[in-house]
Amino acid sequence: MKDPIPRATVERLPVYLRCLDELSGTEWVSSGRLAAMAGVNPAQVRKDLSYLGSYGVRGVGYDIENLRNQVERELGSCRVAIIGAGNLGAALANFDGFTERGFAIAGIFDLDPEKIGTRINRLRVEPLSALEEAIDERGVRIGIITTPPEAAQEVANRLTEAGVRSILNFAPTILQVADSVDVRRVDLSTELQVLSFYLTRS
Amino acid sequence: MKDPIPRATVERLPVYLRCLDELSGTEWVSSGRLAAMAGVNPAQVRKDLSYLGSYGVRGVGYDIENLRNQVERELGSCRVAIIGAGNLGAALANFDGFTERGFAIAGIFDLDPEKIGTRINRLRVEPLSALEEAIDERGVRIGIITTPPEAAQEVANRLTEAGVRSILNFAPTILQVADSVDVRRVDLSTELQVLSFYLTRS
DNA sequence: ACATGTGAAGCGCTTCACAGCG
DNA sequence: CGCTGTGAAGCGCTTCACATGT
Repeated sequence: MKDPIPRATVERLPVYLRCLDELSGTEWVSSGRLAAMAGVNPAQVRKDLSYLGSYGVRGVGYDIENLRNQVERELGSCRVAIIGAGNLGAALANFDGFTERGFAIAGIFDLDPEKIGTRINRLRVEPLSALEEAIDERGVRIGIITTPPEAAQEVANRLTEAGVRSILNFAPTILQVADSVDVRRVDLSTELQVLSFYLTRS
Repeated sequence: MKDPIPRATVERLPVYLRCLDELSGTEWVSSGRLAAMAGVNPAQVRKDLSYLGSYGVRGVGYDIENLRNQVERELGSCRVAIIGAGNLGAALANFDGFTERGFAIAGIFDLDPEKIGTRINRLRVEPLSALEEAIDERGVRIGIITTPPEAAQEVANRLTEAGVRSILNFAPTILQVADSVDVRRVDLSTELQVLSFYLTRS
């Protein structure tokens, strides 16, 4: 299959990667096992993995090491900048999961003079005015917005202007960006509200 | 329409609520306007809102105040507990968005003796051993896990045992729970990986 | 005139069922 | 015999197009 990988599949690949993390000691895994861990249908797993090419062995399953490499290669990785050195920005900068997945945090930026110069996980907090230069010089390709909501749109504009095409937005606001920019929103209270909805009717 | 509201619609309702937040000063909003803000199709907005009953006025649009009340009532709200008082737990406890949406943080818990007793946004960090009693006495219905990945499954077990049926999991691990428990996962590096995937092919 | 509400068509994803292969 | 790979069926969501209401 050399056709484009469905969006839904792309969103499951990181989940499979997490499951593979927890399968140390074994060499092979079947679609059934992986499906049980990820909470999906076995046929789904097989179809998803078939988009990467055919790496399974019939009658046996998938070579874990090989599979991990394939999935990681497909997802790729790159340099990111965090804008907003508040609680959430600090949490992200301290989060080892990024480095484990091959992402490098190229810088963390803030407006607050009291925060500038302090260190978070070996990174020095830099002034927001240094953002554009850093993006350019360090090859940043993804911006992570963890500012208060009032500042988020302005930061998104600056990121776009500086050539960043992918934004992960944690600020509780809806960003307006050009079509060429890919924004993923993580709204902490959105997730809570969806849980809450299903709570009242089951 | 009194049929069950589609899952996809439920996940968009919080988005519409965010958009309504930004429409102060006006009294009416059309499906077209709301759609542009939320980044979806106008027909989608109308169909979504029609599941709440018919609150639009033909030729005019939707009464913003009325619409907000309807959506909020549909989504509901309740008491939550945060388990893990690290960077991310603190960020969530400090996040005003929860209170704005009617969620009350009933407690924040940790194992670390150095953290227990400290204050985060007026909440005293409590020992993990007090979790079950607090859930029971304070009527906690949703648990938010912000522990390291190794501790997450154990915490999920204790939450389930204590009667919690909804879990928001920020720990980078896949939880195994009974079918009766609703888990939503927010994996920070998952989101980055999806962005990264589309970066390499467009 | 203008915007909602909705049957019906369109589209993509999920699941089934089984052929294919080790 | 067991598990993968995949065409085809099934299913739910999105979008269209227009009737409906003010």
